[in-house]
This record gives sequence, structure tokens and C-alpha cells, in this order.
Amino acid sequence: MRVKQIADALDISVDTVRYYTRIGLLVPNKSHNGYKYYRPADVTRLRFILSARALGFLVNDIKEILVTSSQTNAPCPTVRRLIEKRLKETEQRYQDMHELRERMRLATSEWQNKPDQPPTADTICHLIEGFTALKS
Amino acid sequence: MRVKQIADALDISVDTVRYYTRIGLLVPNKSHNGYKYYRPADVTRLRFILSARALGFLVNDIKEILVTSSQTNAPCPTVRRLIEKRLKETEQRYQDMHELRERMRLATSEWQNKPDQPPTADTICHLIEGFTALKS
DNA sequence: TGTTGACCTGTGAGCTGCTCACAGGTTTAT
DNA sequence: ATAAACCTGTGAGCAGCTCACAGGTCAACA
Repeated sequence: MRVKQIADALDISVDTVRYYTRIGLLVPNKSHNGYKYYRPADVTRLRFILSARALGFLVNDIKEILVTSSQTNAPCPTVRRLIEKRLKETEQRYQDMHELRERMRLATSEWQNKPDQPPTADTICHLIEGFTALKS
Repeated sequence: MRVKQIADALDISVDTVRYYTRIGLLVPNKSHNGYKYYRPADVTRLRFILSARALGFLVNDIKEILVTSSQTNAPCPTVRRLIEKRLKETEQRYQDMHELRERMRLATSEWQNKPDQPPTADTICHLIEGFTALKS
């Protein structure tokens, strides 16, 4: 299979396949004309990569898991350790995002009652600079 | 003020100040020795940048707002338009993050009862590949 | 056999928003 | 004068793709 075929088969872009190939997650054969050819084992591998990404693993995590796995060791301890780490980070970012969303919602609602105003000597935009929730 | 002074004053890193300077958000004076000197107006400007960032505006948005503002126009319409856009994106990412968090939590709980297993010919990690929520 | 045109290829650069490494300049204390 | 502490700007690096682009391939048709 060439890049377009494997990309279509797993419903991702050729650029993503090429990216994974470029960083060594996928190692296709090279033919005489320089084209890269992907075998069934590469499809399995790519499917695994996509599953892991969907579970929040970083590309580097996946690399680590694949290396462990290729040494015939059970990659499970690594997987368990990594997902715990990524879950914590995700919780944090989720929380941050929640707070950002609240700030943005509050701002838009607060700004509904405020008029437009041209900038002054020490104010660039009175909406942003006057937003109450940012005042410490 | 030199970069460290302004960075300390607003409690951010010198690298962040340098970044904003590099992309043209801040335009300090240059002295004979090549050092950049920030004036009070730059402090106001930087404070504005930080407020806008905290409200989810992209650096490019801020650039646009600053340009509008410097033309003595009220930047408010631009600001209102942009925050609506960014809020929508944030809602989406928030939602995505929520789903990711759920998947990750489900996976970790499901994996508690599963043993480690070495890889097989067509399985890299049975935990990930066997995770039920990923099965379409 | 030749050739047009659609489609496919790999490589390199670009994106966001910083952060880090580093070689060298400046300042302060002695 | 000099040594150490501190500061400087520039360039590169990070994640995870995505895009631009010049050129290669191949089936259909003349």
C-alpha cells in the first residue's frame, strides 16, 4: 500500500501518515522510485497509534510503548504509568479550560451593556482592560 | 526599563516579553549596546496583552486589536467579533477535552481488572487495543 | 507511440506560544 | 584591575500536525 491507500483505509490524512513515518513511528519499505510502501503490519501499527492517541497518549509515549513492546516485554506497566500521568495533565487542562470558558462567558455578557469607546492615552480597549473578573 | 525589569514588574518571564517583542507586539527603544528599553507606555501595552491572553484572545487577535486601536478607532467591534469566535472554539475544545477525560477514566478503571500481557503477532498492547470504548 | 491530464509523491517549511541553550556583554564588589 | 554574578539578544526547539510545491506516475485517448 502506498500512503494514500493506508490513509484512506484508516480515514486519516496522508499528511498524518507521513508525519508518523517521518518521526519513525511507522517504518515502511522504500521502492526504487522513492515511494514508501506500507505492509499489513504497518496497518496494525497505525491502528494502534490512532487508538493510543484517542486515549490521550503523546506521540512520544507511543514511541516508548512500541519500543517496549518490540522487545517482547509486556508494555502494560509502561502504559499504566503513562496514562496516569496524562490523565492528571488532562484533568488540569480541563479545569483551566473550564475557568477560561467561564471568564469568556462572563466577559461577553458583561460587555453587552457597554458601549464602544475609542482608545485613550492609557487605555487600549476599555472592554478588556475594564473587565471586572481580571482585576486582582 | 530593561527586559528583566518589565518582566518582573508584571510577573512573567523575560522570554515571554522577548517573544512579544520579537513578533512586534511590543516595540521598545534600542540603545547603543543593543539592549532594548521599555517605556511606561510599553508597560500599559504589555498589561493589556496579558489581560487579552487571559480572556482567550490569540496573539494574532491582539495584534489586530492593537492595530485597530492605534488608528484611533474603537477596537470594540473587533474585540466583540473575535471573542465570539474564540469562545466557540473554546467550547468545542472544552467538550473534546471532557470526552477525552471520560475515555481516559474509563480506560484506567477497566484496566484495573486486566493483567499484563506480552505482545502477540497482531497485538501490540491488549489493554489499548482491547479498550471497549474505542470499538466502533 | 505519443501525450494530455488527473492524481499521487516526498520534502521542507509553517503553524501557536512560548521555553531553552548559549556565547558574550555589563555591573558590582573587592 | 579583576573576578563573579547577572544580564543580554539571537537562534533553535517543542507538539502534532498541515500546507505549499515541484516533480513523478499512470490510465485514457489520439
